[in-house]
Amino acid sequence: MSVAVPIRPEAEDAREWGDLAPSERERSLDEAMELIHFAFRRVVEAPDRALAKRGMGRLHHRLLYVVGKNPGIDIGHTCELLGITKQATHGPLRDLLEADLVEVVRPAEDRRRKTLSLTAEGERFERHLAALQHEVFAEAFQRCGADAVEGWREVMDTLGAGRRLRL
Amino acid sequence: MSVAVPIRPEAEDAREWGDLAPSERERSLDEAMELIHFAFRRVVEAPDRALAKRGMGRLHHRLLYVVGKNPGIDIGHTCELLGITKQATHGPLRDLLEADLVEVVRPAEDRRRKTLSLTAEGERFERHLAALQHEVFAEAFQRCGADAVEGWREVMDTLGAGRRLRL
DNA sequence: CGAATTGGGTCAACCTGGTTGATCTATCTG
DNA sequence: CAGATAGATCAACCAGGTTGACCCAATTCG
Repeated sequence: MSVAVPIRPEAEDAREWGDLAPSERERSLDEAMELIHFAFRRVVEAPDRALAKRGMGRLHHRLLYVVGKNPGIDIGHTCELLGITKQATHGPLRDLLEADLVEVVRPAEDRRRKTLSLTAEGERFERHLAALQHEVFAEAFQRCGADAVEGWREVMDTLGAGRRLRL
Repeated sequence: MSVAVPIRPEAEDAREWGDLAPSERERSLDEAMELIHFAFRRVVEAPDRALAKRGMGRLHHRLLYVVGKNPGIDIGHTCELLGITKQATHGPLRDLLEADLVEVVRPAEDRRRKTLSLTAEGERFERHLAALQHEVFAEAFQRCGADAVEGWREVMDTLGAGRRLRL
């Protein structure tokens, strides 16, 4: 079961996004801004509450995330990935160490460095936070279907210019 | 020029989003989080720089935006839409008044209230900031095509649960 | 070997974008 | 007139940053 669909439709059926009337286009772009704003807020809502219960904030979460994705990363690279200074990282990192969510080891090859990884408990907590966000995404993805999700992903990746939180 | 494309493929070809293997699914959802994070950052980057030149921040922008979209809105409703207290609004709002970007009028019907609207200059500045964001969106939208954009919009709207910045 | 560099820790001062809470004024409404 | 409402303002506090300076230990380079 299939149907003929024009590839790269030109002329009448086109209606590529850029073909909107100027005012319609403006509205559409303003709306895009709101969409991304509220979607982002909604997605960080639940983890924020879970973190607050432990007296932690979003930065702790970001640390757990990049350390989880890059086990053995050192402190300098962590700051680099997060795009913040070592002074800003220091406090939250200390909290995570004290809470036994992150482990640090001085590698024998270069004992100036400190490499970070999640403890079992840290892994558990990180997965819990992730699950809270995943719920929101998963529900939306389910509702919208695979095609919409593929489009979403493509646009988001283009918007973010392919940046990632891995080394 | 056209190609045969399956319509609502069922069974083998289905691959609805939920059908991914568990680990693949986790990765995919983590990735979604990064996508939205970096996309959001990229989109506010240019306006942030433009605002900084005037000694202003994101809150000034948000104020300009909601006042622009809701001319004649009063201060209380503005706080409500922004989801912040009047104390937080006060400073930036004063900056905007002093910079002659926002106008205030005490309406005759209820002279306790203060209704806000953009001056010509404020409108100009707001449109300038919007244009900076629009560039990013417009380029991505152009690159991804109308179908992807439609999917993007659908997913974003579902994620944000339909919230909007209008009264 | 000694000197420079690198990774990291820490202190201080400062900023934005918020918060809660209290108090004050003017104005409107019952 | 009494009470509610819209707003302004003061104070103290917090998170999540910043820049800059300085120190230490370990490594690397000439």
